[in-house]
Amino acid sequence: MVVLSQKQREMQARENLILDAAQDLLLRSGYFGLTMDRIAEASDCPKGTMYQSFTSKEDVVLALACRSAEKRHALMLRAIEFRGWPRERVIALGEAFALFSRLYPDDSRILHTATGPIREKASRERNAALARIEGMAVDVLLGILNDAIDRGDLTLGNGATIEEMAFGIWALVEGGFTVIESDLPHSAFGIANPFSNVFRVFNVLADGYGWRPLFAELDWEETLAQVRRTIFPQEAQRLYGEGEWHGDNA
Amino acid sequence: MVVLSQKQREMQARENLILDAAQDLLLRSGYFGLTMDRIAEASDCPKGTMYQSFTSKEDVVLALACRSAEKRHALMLRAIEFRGWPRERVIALGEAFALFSRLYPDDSRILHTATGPIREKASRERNAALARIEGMAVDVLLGILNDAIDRGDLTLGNGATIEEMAFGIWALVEGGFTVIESDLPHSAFGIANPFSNVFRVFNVLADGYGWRPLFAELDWEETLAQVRRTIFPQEAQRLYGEGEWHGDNA
DNA sequence: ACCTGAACACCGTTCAAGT
DNA sequence: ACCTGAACACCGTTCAAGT
Repeated sequence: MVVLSQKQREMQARENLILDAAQDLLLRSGYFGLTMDRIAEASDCPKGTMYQSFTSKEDVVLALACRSAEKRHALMLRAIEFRGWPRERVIALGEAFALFSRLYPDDSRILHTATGPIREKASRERNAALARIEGMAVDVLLGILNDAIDRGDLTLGNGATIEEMAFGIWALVEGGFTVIESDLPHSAFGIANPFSNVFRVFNVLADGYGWRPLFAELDWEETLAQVRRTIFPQEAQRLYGEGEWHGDNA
Repeated sequence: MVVLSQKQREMQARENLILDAAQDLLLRSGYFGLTMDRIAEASDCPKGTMYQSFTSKEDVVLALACRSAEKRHALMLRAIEFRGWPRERVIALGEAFALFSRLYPDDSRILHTATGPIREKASRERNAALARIEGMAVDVLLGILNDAIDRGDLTLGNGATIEEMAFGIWALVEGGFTVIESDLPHSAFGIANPFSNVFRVFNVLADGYGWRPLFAELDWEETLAQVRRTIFPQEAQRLYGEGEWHGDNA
């Protein structure tokens, strides 16, 4: 545990107040309705003082993204605690993403907002902090893949590497959820439930790599139900209600 | 061909001058260095007059994205002219993306810039225009998949649909190139050549769907070389030089 | 009726004055 | 030495004056 001085703790507390106010304003009135003046007023923090914690307005937004990314990461860390085949644990990881996206749409939106030119303007340190969290997420995935290799579930042939697989899975999930979020060509695909699509495509990909147990060798809907029951009981309850867990979402 | 009045043509010509100036400024000094004043000065267009063509600064940036997306789409349309198996034509499509990304890094950067909150502020019409271009790209992909079904190369089982496949491929490519562009976790994956990774993962996925000819049934590096030779001779020459086409990139 | 650039409103950031 | 909010600089957008 890192020991913080009285002053540092006060500063951190104020940072959180600022971020809370900023998040509220951002979600309520959009990025262009968010102003430093309004943040200052809503958080009762003097304008000038905000610049002791944040280098710019964009830095505040990226700090919000860090909080949201950490929230998502916490769900991921819970997900990989699932007891089962490594391939099942990847499914649990995907469910963490899906739950995050649907249970915390505000945080999803913030993550989506903190893209594009905004990053140019935020401080190098803040960008590094966000990159670190995303890097940890990749490490989690690499960990499961290594586990699958060690247990003999997965055998790499044809020059394939776990980095390639991690890249592919990451791209699929990231790209899939981007499409879902932006819902730009979302309708173009004529897809009813995009979440179950990521689930399905992942399974095809995993089968393509010969990752045991194959799709045909296990009841993956049951895996999903177990993940929801044992790892995310409250979240799943809140999202899907009672007894509606089957064949509905992924 | 749509007939335009003298005035409309003049207006379109001026719009292009504005966009040229804006693109130059955007690439030179970044999004936050781009100002309406500077665009006006560089394009010799009065400030007030710019607002006859564009509703806001963000609208200008999204218009730039439209031009870049059309440029990419033109490459895609050339790619699908490749004579061969549908699966080979998807490879050609991927090569179009890779060429675009590497041959026109400026346009790639613009497409990447036109994300996030910017879209909120741009006009509904401009957003629709960009969505239309992206939708056309999805249609191209769906066309190839339908072709594969018709020819019997691809048989959908287990409740799979071509929409699901298109979604998956799109997510993979979009997500993959986003990772490449943002190069945020790019290093986290420890990947030397991310382009060939998208190529490889696509092949695993296509194999997973049982899409003939399978990866083992054809020399796909040769397909890639043929695509470069017959469809993109000049572009490939410029990018890879003479005789460096093999096993290098995808 | 159309064009335009001077004026306006707004907002991010700073720093001189205050404690 | 630290804090702060008034002042500044800047920039997107508009509209009154001009043609």
